Amino acid sequence: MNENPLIVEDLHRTDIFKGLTDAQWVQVVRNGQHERLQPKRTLFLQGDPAERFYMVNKGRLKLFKLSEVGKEAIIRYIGAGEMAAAVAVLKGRDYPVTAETVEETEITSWDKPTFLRLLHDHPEIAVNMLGVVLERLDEVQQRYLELCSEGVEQRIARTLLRLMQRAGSRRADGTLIELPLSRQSIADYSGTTLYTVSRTLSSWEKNGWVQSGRERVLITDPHALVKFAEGN
Amino acid sequence: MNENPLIVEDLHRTDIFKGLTDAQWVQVVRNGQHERLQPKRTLFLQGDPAERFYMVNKGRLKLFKLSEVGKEAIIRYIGAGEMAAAVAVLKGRDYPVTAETVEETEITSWDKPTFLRLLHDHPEIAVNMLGVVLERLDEVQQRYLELCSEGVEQRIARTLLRLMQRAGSRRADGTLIELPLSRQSIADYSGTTLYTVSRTLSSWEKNGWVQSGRERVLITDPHALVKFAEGN
DNA sequence: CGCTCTATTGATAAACCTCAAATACAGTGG
DNA sequence: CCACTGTATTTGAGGTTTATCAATAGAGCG
Repeated sequence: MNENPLIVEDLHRTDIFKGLTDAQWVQVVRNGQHERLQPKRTLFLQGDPAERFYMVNKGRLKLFKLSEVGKEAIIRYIGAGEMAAAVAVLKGRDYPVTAETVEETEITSWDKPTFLRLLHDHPEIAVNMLGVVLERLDEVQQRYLELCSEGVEQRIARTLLRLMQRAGSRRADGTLIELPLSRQSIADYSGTTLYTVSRTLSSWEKNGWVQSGRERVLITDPHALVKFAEGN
Repeated sequence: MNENPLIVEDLHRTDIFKGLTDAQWVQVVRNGQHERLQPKRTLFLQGDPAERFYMVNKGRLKLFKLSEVGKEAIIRYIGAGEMAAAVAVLKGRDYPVTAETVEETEITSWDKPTFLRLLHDHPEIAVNMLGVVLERLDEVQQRYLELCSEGVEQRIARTLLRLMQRAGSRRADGTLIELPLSRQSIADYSGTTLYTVSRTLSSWEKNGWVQSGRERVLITDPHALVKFAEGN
């Protein structure tokens, strides 16, 4: 599986490894380990010692944190070309989040010493990673502000718009979020409960803004949602 | 002011520039611009185009975001050796936060092309910055979780403990947070209102956990606060 | 067709915010 | 040293938002 040329090609377009020559790139991939995972598989668990650095090749991971009392906060969904577990590997910590596949997912991973060596041999990787991490920081800070200052329904609107942007596919009747997306997941992403999400979606369905079903959301009027998210 | 050896020495101990030789370091500092700012001075404003990359040499900056409706969310306080505006400079964006001094503060700053050149000439800076940013990301994610899953009083306790760790100085009667710290600021850091903070501090004062006054908090029983923060 | 997981909806309660008014505190200038 | 002024803080009352609990309905799967 290591020699699969399709994988190499896909990965080469990622932000993290851009700037490497083809030869360097092949070398990097040879050092990694490739795996295909079924949906709902846990990749690593918050609190476990960090063993590997991960990159998604295909599919999608859910990164979330669990509180003491069992409440889940979804940090982000990551897709092809995105990385996970950087802080753990680089700062020698336990994994600060849990990673779980939401669909069939192909990943590449490197063990700690290997990845550190790659980073040392190819300093541009660090610069690339810095850019990615800075953007993530910015996004989390933005969501932190929203959580502080906005009402629940507004946050749910923003959640749907974010997921639409990251995992939406255009249809005749709107944009479908291509993830198995329960009310509970939307709640965990928005900082609320599944009940409130359910009520809100019901109401929006009456307005003709969305159409939703079991683990499925179709956004039929994104413009209305945007207007709502930006304060009615 | 550029040649002030004290400044050079202070900066040399920072995470960001560690690993540079003395000669390289002097070169880096020569490229920067040094300033001393009075309290409550705005350094840059959320939404402004990014002009410079900043590092605190002495004193402290408050980084916060403002919502549409004027609510303030404090992202962090940064002190000596810490940086600000990285995402803006590296990703060519507007400043995503506002930075304001909370006391008399000395800063060093570099304009965009200069800093990018430094980064190119000294790849270890990128690795160092990556480590710093990853830790910040981790912290914001943790606070995001807390905001989702914990009650207000618990979050206020965590806020005081964080500020104590970052800006506390030991006294005979406890640990004083050495910042002009209003109820409003504590609220902006905890994601609540000044009224709730006031009531909470009053109650803790009765318990003998803290002593507080105008823009001033002294923590007399940190252990009790920790126990409370971790769920009563 | 029955089992399990997800979603809906109503009723209730709790947590927390908002508003208002009073009080305390730190400077400042006489 | 004291009155004065502008903030910061305290505290109460009341209201809103949103969580919680309970019960029912629907969807997908074997």
